[in-house]
Amino acid sequence: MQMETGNNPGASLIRKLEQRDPLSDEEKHVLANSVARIREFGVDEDLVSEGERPNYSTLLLEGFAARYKDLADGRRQITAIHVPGDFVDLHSFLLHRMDHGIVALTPCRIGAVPHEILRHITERHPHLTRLLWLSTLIDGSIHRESLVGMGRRTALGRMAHLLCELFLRLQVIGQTEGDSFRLPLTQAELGDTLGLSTVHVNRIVQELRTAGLITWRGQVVTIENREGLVEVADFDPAFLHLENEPR
Amino acid sequence: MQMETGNNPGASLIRKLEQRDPLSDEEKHVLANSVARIREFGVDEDLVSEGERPNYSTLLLEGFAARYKDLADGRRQITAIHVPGDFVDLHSFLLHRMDHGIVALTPCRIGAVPHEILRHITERHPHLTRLLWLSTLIDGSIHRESLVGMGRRTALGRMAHLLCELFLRLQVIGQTEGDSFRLPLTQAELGDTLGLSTVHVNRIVQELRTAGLITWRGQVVTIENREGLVEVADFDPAFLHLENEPR
DNA sequence: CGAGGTCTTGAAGACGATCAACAAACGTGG
DNA sequence: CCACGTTTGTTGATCGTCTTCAAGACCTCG
Repeated sequence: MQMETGNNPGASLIRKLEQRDPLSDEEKHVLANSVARIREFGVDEDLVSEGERPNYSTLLLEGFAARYKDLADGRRQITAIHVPGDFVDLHSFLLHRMDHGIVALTPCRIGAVPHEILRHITERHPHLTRLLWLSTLIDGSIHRESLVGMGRRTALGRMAHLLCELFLRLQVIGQTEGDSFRLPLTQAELGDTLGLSTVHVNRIVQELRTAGLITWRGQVVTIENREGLVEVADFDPAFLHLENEPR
Repeated sequence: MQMETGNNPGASLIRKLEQRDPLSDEEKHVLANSVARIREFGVDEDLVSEGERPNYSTLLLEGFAARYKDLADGRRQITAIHVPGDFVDLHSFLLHRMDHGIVALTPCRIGAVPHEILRHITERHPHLTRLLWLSTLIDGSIHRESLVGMGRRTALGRMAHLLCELFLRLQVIGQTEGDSFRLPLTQAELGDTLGLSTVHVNRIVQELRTAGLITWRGQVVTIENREGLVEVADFDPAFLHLENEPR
């Protein structure tokens, strides 16, 4: 279940943006040339650390990454899971200081896009600017949906919701196979994402399994009963804003 | 504890943006002229409803408003509380379809900024565009901090954190008086915000009171022990990105 | 002055955390 | 290729935070 991200480092981002609104050849060209440098990170390495003021933004080309905040007592909360094509810290372009870290959940390949180039895009390419802005707005929309889950859904609903969401997001970038996808997160990481203990994540996963909603072997999750999972999750994909429309 | 928002409808937004980066006279002029129409809403009215596709964005001029999502079973989750100067659905400019509603928590006065004008700004005023983008990024940053609270903080910590956050945000727009501010939310609304039951909100508020951290008479909250509250909240204002820097 | 909304209090129960221990899987070096 | 150590997954028991249900006090505003 490996996919070709294409030779062009910007390919996955272009694909993701074009899902929402077609790009002109010129815009594609600008994006394709925006990656100044490719870097690789190993598991548990920070792509960017809290407190940094990077002068480039990080485009995730391959692998899974997570935004997280550490608490005073050593626990942590993952606030977002990122997949290839996600511009994981585009916000540092304007926010400057990272108020959270971004860690590699699997080995990651990233493209560094200098803020200078992003600034140039905002000066010269308004439509492309709107699409990059859009991509941060979708991040925000996902945050809001997570907030609903954390505040009002049970552990079971939250887990089911996350699986539905990741399935769709991975489908967009061609990283699903039928009803299956690779989910290389440990149960501890899922707990940090959903605000649950590792033990409880384990029990919830088993509940989803015995309910016949999913199978989960190794790192491969298969959705066995889509409708059932959607119902448990109370899942509505509207928050992903997958529609293709002029922006 | 009333404040003058100035005669200019864009004044509170200009003030909020200038907090982060100075605006040119031309930019201020553009913003001041961006409000096409002023509207008033009563308590519990939707400024914007889920499912709508507004052709303008809503700038909150006066009053408190909340973004919320309703669940299938009738409960709701408030994902953000908004105060004057907040561009409450700037994201609808690019997201188009509202995937959540925005409700007036108090009587509200709003300015409607046509998407057409926002588009014009993105075409002609790159720096102003970046500042508007920034304002949505700060929304996202606040969402992430809320996520940390919902996932990992106790009810007491969450409540304390919310009070610290609102104090600072209200201070920026001149709506605090010493250590006091008006907080016109019911305990039920606070519960919907923090993911708690009304009953528990009540108990937590009393705990903060008896600990001598705050007083809360009528709708006026006074922080009696700033350090203590910050400690209980584990509060770090970095996520508000209040620094003034070139963007 | 009355009525509905808001706040407050008590009691019982549920969901998920914590603690502890063990099993299984993985990866690394010999 | 196997041995071993470490990480990840699994299970059980107990505990605590927060929910739910219920009822009464307060208060605000027509």
